[in-house]
Amino acid sequence: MTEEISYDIQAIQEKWLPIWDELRPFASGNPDDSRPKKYVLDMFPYPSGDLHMGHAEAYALGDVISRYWVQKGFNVMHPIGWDSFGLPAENAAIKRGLDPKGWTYDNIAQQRSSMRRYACSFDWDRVLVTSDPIYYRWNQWLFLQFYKKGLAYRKNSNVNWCPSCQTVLANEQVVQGLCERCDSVVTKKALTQWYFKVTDYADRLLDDLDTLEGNWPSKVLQMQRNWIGRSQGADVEFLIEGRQEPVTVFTTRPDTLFGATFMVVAADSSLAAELAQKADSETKAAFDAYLEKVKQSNDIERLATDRPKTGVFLGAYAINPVNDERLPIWASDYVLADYGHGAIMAVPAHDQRDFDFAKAMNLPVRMVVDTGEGDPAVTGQPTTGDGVLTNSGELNGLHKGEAIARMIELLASRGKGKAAKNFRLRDWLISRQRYWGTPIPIIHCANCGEVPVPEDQLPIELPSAEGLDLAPKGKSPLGGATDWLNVPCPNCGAPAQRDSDTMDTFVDSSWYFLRYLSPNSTTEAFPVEAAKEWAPVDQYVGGVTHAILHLLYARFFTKVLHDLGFVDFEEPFTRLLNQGMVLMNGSAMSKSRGNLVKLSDQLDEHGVDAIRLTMAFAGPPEDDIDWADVSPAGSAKFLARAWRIAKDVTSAPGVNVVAGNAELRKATHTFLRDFAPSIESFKFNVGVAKIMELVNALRKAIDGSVGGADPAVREGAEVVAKALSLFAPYTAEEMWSMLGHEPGVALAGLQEADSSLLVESSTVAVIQVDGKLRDKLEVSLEISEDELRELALSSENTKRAIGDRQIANVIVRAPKLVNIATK
RNA sequence: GCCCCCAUAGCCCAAUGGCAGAGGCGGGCGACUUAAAAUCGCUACAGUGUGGGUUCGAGUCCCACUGGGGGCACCA
Repeated sequence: MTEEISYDIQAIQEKWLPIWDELRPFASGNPDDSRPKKYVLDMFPYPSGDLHMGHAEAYALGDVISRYWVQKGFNVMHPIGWDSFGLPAENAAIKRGLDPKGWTYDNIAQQRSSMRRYACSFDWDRVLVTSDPIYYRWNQWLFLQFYKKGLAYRKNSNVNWCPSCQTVLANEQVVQGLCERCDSVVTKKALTQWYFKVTDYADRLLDDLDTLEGNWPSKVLQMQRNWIGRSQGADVEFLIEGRQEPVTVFTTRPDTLFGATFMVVAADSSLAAELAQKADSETKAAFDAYLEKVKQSNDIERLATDRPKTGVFLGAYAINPVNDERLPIWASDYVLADYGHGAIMAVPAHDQRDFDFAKAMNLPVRMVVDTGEGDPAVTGQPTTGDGVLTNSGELNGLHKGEAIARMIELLASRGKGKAAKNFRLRDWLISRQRYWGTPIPIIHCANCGEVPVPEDQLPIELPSAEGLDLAPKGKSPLGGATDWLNVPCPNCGAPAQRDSDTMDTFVDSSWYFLRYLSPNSTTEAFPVEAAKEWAPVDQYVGGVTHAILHLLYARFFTKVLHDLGFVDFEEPFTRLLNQGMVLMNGSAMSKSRGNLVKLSDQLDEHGVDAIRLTMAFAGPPEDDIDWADVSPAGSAKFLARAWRIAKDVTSAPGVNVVAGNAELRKATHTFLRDFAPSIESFKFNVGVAKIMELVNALRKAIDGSVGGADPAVREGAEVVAKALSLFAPYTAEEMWSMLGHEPGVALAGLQEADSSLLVESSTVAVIQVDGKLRDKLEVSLEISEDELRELALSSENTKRAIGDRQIANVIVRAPKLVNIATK
């Protein structure tokens, strides 16, 4: 009496985990390893709790890619770490009354254990945690390199301020005028803050996107281009009556200079304040009142596009450099202080905003480009398109493009202007007034000013949180750690203070992919020689949420490191895959929405493999997965079906497959031909479907006349086990073992298709009449066009379809198709 | 307002310009069973959002529209 064994995924999981721990199939650091190198990287998680469904998708897909290249015979580096500094840790710690450190490291331990259970193919010798001093020490070192190069600097300016988080935000962290983290309305505050000079790299960050075309999602490239936002135009100098220095304005339309009828300066700019200062007391009072109102308005109000134009006349005049006209100077909040020069020439006839302002303030509108749509002064519609210059002196008769070039020449020859470009991108504000981050390695000395901490004194470790008030109050909590704060100046020895701000956590993630090369090194940030071998990252996998911020900053760091001679490449991530989100019933999962699906529950219920398989099979990886639409139970059912195939194989390992059933062998080798391309083009769902197809064929063969003893059945079952190991490592390993092999199906390799098995002797030709299918004919592969044409025209079905119509044309694509077009 | 992406069966999704269906979910029928579950087998269901165009031939290319999603948004 034989006992029927059934598929028990939980037992299989328990069985293989310790064996894999021993086997370490994904270790990449052996110096004798002669396999070609490949670097596959998953975006590292934030340790905010245990892994969730989103992680499960991301790591399932990253694992398919990583395991695929291992199977292909590559030495794949697939490391993992934790992006463990940042506000959420701090806020959670404050809320629970815990040290952010304890909270963070508990979560890391939890996630690490979950990743092991989830069978992520990580190289556990390459692990980093950004809140470890051994890591953030190199943030500080990099900061000092940037500082030496003039790429890290401090300035006082109006910064984005989150009144709830009580910290400054980078432009990139302000979404629709709201704080990215807490959705509070962001306000402005004048503060002295540290910046990285990312604008120095704006051109390269934009232009080099072209080199990623085809390897990054076009959506991400577009978002990056959009964000950098380069505008080409000209800087034009205007003299100001009663002022020594001319004022420069940036314009993309120098061709319309003759149509300028006023000038506008940003209300919150120093120029506006200066001009108001010189004006009569009434004007000054009006300006002060206006400025007060502007300062009180927040980003939400500023961003409203249908907002009426407001402003005050400053009592001053600018002189148009091409016709010496006097242009009244106004202050308004529709001009931004930190873009261009904070001042514009207003051409209401050809700019909607200037037109709206002119209308509101009753200022003149003068058409200088005739677009054929009528005079804006009459129609009330500014015209922004191409046309012929008019009212523009020597530019008259030229088209827009010619006129722009001509005007730039003209201005340049008179020393009144030059071609110029501007970027939407601003410098990266990196200071944060929070505790849980990398301390900025600068000491402020009354005598010496800013003094960089000598490199041999790094790291500047965070003081213990004990006794510090971490609650946000607008000043860094580190300022309260007086023992830590007060140090002698490294230069002169006088009493001095450490900088008490910490770095934006995006600094941590801007170079971590290099740190994996030597995550525990105490002598260097990363090994320059090893970076030449492994980097850049061949395949990066992560969420589209990081399409702008993280990727832009990592690209910036890479270019700086390139210029400093540390790396020999300029782009960090050669290929990028953005996976979608996991939704539930159409929306993002959240506790408050009540649609949270717990990953651990899913794993308990269906098993790791079924969840991983479901993630891969749900659809194209970049699409969102609605968990309500997919069937982890179905995946589990399929895995059991695959498992039973292995159980039903009765031939011995190593049996000669050549004698096996030809039809089944053909199915197996067709699979081998088609599987790899679907994985390499990220069509994981299609790859899984093909495995299902092969399993179906095997089932049919075993239950039918072929039988489980046929060598072709073994061949097919082994191929299934190996292919399935990308998606369902436990089931695959169990199958591999049942098939009589030693553990390590992940390293077994997937053979190439035997093309001799795929040769067809005949094929089915499709006969169409006027594009519609009318007949199918079995024909030889070598059939000539003429033969096939004859066969098609003599077919009864074809004749019937043609009826009494006349044949106009016969298209023959031997041996596959004939299309008969009738009149 | 500007830019980008998407639309195939009840549902999730396949389909080098050449037979609309690979795979799955759900449904129906059958085999096995005393019965059920599990398993195995069979099966129905759309002419590809709408309207034009290019082509011998369009789900696929082009144009417009509708619907959905995303990015940017007073950036001169």
